[in-house]
Amino acid sequence: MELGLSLGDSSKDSKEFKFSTKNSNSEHHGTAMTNKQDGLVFCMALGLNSTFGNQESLENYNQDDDQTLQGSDDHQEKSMGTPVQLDLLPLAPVPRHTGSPLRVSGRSENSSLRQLGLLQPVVASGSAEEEVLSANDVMEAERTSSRASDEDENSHKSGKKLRLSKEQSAYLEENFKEHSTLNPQKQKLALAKQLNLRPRQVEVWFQNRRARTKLKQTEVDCEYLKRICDSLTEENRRLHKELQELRALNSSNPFCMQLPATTLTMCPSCERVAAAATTLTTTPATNPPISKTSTIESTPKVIPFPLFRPRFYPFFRSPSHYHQSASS
DNA sequence: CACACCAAACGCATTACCTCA
DNA sequence: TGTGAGGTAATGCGTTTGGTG
Repeated sequence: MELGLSLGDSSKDSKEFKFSTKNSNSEHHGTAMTNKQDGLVFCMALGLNSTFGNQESLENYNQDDDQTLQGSDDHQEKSMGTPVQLDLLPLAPVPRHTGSPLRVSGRSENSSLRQLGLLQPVVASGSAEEEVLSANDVMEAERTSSRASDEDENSHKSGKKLRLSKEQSAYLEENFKEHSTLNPQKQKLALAKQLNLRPRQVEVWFQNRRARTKLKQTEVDCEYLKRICDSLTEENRRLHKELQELRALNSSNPFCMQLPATTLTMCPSCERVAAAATTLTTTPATNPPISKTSTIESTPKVIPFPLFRPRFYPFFRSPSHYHQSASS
């Protein structure tokens, strides 16, 4: 199974890697894609009876992306145990930091006042810039802000919206690649200073950027789930057909279902010995694989789809083939 | 140590404006 | 030239988190 997904403009700076790894027990195919422009890493693997935690899969990433992957260690670890991983990661999140600031004017305080109707909503001029700064930073930021907004001021006052220049956006994007969250105050102030923006604008830009990332991720997830759903529907249809086959076989030749388990062979498609055929006829898709040395479990667990997905699917033969050959 | 309070930062929904087909 | 769609800066509000008394 191979999925093709695209995110953004694949013609620019984005890389797509298809990977296929094998070991003695399993085989994995998948796609890993990076988009350096967006600072996003999109990893996806569809395991055939395996998990994506497999390092081999990751090794096909370009070295350049190492940092990216390292940055998302947490996320990967979380996904290790799951058969399907679908990541769109804006690099390492910075833990929240609360400084010990000199408070200039608190946002929530103003919000409260606004709620109480004691303060007019902040106009877009940013006059009520709420930041927490060192004394020097405050002055510097204000100088910068006033400089920055000299020409913007009029447009803000007239209700016009500031459009960030390409250079400003690109620089913010660069920083977003490194950290999707602002290192409070320092980074925000530095960026604001360098870009001639108000700190609040930098903060808002990062918030909106995170929101866009999340939205894209959601879209990708939806697309992927849709495909999984289609695949499951198809699988379900196939299994129903098999079930009918087996029932027909069972009714026409009940003898073959009564053989001792020791004489039966393993069905490679579903990894159940033919002795389990009686169970198979009732719940073919939900029984867990039975190890070659284990006994048949009395209470089968339901295994999530990709874990239970039969191996060697493309070479699948009807279980009846194996069940019949077991009797010969 | 538990608790309440506060400030900062964040997420999310929404609005408002701009650009472009 | 008018218009609708899409993008995005900005706002408002609720929640979370960490510091402090």
